Amino acid sequence: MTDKSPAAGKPIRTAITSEDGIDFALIELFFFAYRDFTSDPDQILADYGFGRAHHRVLHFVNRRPGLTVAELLDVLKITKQSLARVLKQLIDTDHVVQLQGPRDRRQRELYPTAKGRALALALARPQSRRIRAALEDSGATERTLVERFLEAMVNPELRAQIDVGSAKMSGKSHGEH
Amino acid sequence: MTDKSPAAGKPIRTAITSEDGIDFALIELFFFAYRDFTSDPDQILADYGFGRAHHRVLHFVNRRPGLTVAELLDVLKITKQSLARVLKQLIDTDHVVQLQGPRDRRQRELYPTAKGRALALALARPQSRRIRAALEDSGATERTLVERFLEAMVNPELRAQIDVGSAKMSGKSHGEH
DNA sequence: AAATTACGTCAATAGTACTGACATAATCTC
DNA sequence: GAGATTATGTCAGTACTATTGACGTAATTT
Repeated sequence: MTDKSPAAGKPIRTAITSEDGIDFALIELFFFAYRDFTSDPDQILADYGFGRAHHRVLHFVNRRPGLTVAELLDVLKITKQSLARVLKQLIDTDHVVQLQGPRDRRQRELYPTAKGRALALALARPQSRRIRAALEDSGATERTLVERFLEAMVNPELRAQIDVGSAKMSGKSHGEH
Repeated sequence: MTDKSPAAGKPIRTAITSEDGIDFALIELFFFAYRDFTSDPDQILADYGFGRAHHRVLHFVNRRPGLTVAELLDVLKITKQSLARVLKQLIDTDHVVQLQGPRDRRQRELYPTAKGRALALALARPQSRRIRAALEDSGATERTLVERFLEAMVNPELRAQIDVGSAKMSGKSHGEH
């Protein structure tokens, strides 16, 4: 099982480089950066028996209170079944509450409770700290450039979902879609 | 099941903002950006019956040919058992070969085959394209700043694993750890 | 000779995701 | 009002990635 099996190809001993103009350095950095970025909240979540999926739901429910289930599914790009368990747990533990939609009574508007708001903040705090430190360490306080870069990394069709202004979630979230 | 259950907290109707100086905009952008960044290779991988784990292994085996299993585990920060299945599949499908370590015959040096190299390139191509486009779209071709920012996002202890120079993987990888 | 190391493997479990199907209530359309 | 559609919830089954713990084997080190 060690050496090559009969039909195995020959080993390539040279490292892949920036041949074909492929930016391996940034690809790798993005991987490492995201891994560590998510590791901070992961540790806190473990204390609650929650995972990353809970974090994401909690985040968006706090960012856009009154979100409907359908809107949340659209933002997260997951299926109803994937959301179900996670959302149920957040409701059962009193982090999120559902209210019947005022216009359409079939809809369930999702709101954080004080408990849910507190947890969302606790999860975001180390992430924000890491971002701030990284912005400072990377020389200029060029927040704008980093923001524009990350935004440009997102699929164009999906940029609409993003609230870049960091606090303009009127109309767009529980508006008529 | 709709409205509030007995002990449920009251809904908070205001969106979480940049209170406490938390950078929600960048937190969200990082999430969206990484999601779309990984979606490109995910589609290709599906054709092979592979997942993201296969991609990561393939990537690092191509970036540092001759990596041992232990080194790979250290870079990926996963357990031996998680790696086992994925690595076995890559070997069985002739994307990766194992050679007995020359100095230490217990070690298994991992090398890509031509097939494995080709797949690694195919997976990296759309990611690199997305990065290049994002750099261009974000105004200046400030690759350096983005690179420094991402690097600063990584835990300091782990920055050693990263080859920022994009092609200086001598000594560092299969050296004495 | 004994301890340690590198690797492989088995068993059991968890978290997140998927597809497909079906049920209910509310709204919209004709 | 009847029928279609929509929003949500739920059930069953599956897949992928990850975990911990235990054990075995071969090679190296002490």
